[in-house]
Amino acid sequence: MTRPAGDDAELFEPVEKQQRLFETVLGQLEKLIQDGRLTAGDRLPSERALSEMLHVSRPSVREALRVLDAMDIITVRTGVGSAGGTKISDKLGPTISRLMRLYMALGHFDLDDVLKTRRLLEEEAAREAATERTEEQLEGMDKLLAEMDGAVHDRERYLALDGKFHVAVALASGNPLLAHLMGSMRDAVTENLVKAHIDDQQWPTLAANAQQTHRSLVDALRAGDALAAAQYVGQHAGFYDDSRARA
Amino acid sequence: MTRPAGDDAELFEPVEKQQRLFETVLGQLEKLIQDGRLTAGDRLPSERALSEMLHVSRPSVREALRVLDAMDIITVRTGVGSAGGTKISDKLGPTISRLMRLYMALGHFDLDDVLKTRRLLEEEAAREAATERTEEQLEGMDKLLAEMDGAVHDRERYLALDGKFHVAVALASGNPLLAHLMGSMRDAVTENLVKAHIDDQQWPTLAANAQQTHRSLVDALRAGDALAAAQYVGQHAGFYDDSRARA
DNA sequence: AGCAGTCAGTTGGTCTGACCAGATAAGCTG
DNA sequence: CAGCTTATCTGGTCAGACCAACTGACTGCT
Repeated sequence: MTRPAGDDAELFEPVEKQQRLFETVLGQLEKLIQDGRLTAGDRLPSERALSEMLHVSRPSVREALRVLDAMDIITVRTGVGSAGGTKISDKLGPTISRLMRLYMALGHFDLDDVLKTRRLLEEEAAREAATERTEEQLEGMDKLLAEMDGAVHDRERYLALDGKFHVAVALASGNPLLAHLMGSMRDAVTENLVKAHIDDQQWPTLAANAQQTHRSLVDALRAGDALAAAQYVGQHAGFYDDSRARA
Repeated sequence: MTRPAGDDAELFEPVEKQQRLFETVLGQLEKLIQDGRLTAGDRLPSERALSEMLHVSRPSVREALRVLDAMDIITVRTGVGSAGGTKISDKLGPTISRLMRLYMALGHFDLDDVLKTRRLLEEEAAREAATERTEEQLEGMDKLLAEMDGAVHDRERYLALDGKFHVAVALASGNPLLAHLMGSMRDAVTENLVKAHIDDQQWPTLAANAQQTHRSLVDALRAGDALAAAQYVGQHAGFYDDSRARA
């Protein structure tokens, strides 16, 4: 291509691609995980052993581990034996939620985008859940709702349970990714919304209304009515949106 | 509540909440970002200065910075002056895509979940784009398609452009979050799919078909036909799914 | 005056070696 | 054999040093 400089303004991009040592270490670890040679529960060699094997210093190893640690890919504990050392984690963590919050703060995404996207995910999850949910899951939701009934007076506690309930619904879709993304966005915006824009006066009423919608939602799921389920979720989400708009 | 141990098996959870020094540092930095006291482009104090201000050693500061670095929250460069030092990044990075890949490898999500969720996001983005897209964005898509026409023989290059095209469509929705999530999932699975399960024999045909669908999609967007746009996206996604099923 | 070359100073990148704290397992002692 | 002690392993943290990248001011030449 002899074509001269185009319109893209991206013909030249800064080179700066010198790989730092910790990045190399991190890359090796990530590759081992992606290739399945390190799976959930496996124990990693000690930092000292790794630094010897890789011919880098312990701080370089530590910086790589720190990154995986922060992403909830590994769990790190002092001490020897079965409990100590560094292991591949077998649980999801709040990384995505943290990322969302920071990205929002940095202006990459705005609140409306997150709300809309969460709603999309949550409605889809509800639709799927209407056909995929198990009896146990429905019972779990009932129990959560009962617990929430007794917590309408305690806002913090109610909100925590509310989050759990919605995640439970999303998990009933059989798609953990959908549930996790939805939950992450929910976490990322909850404090911005309810905690900030609803005063204690209107809270009891709103909580009561929410409980009613929650019950209708579970009913729809039990009946296998995907359309109604999605509708209740949308209505519920609208409640939060309105509370924000009113502020 | 005097209720005895319930069915939750989560009544007691491991405490292990001793905060490490780097976590404290990280927490402070995250708080500054979330509170908007550090915004895109701002320069952070040097590692040495930070370690002095916070009364922790430089390695502790570095570990905290490393985490933000890995999340593409900050960019780090050696040297002094306007280009050097540590700054809050003003661009999104591939963090979510990396996370997706690792979470998939660890069994938290499976390929089907990611494909389904990506499709959901992409269809919604297309729907929105049908009404929100600008003329410039449509022209950008046209240009990308033309470039792709000339790259059907070069699989790597075509796939890169293909990714760009789909992200461009999603961005036209006006919801950057939707676009970013979609792109991240796309990146996370592309190599698993196309690169692994399509041989060079069938490639040219598939690429030609894809181009046709791409053009129909842009036509639908130009016409403002949200339904058709979503349909073409779904059809396109199905093409990848099928290629996997056939393997 | 203008310019090129040089050098000092700052920043992150990396290493070494050390010590602490948590946690287990081996070993000693009564 | 029970129970305490100790060795030893783990990560957590630190201090201090040197290198490499980079800028900006200084210097000296033209």
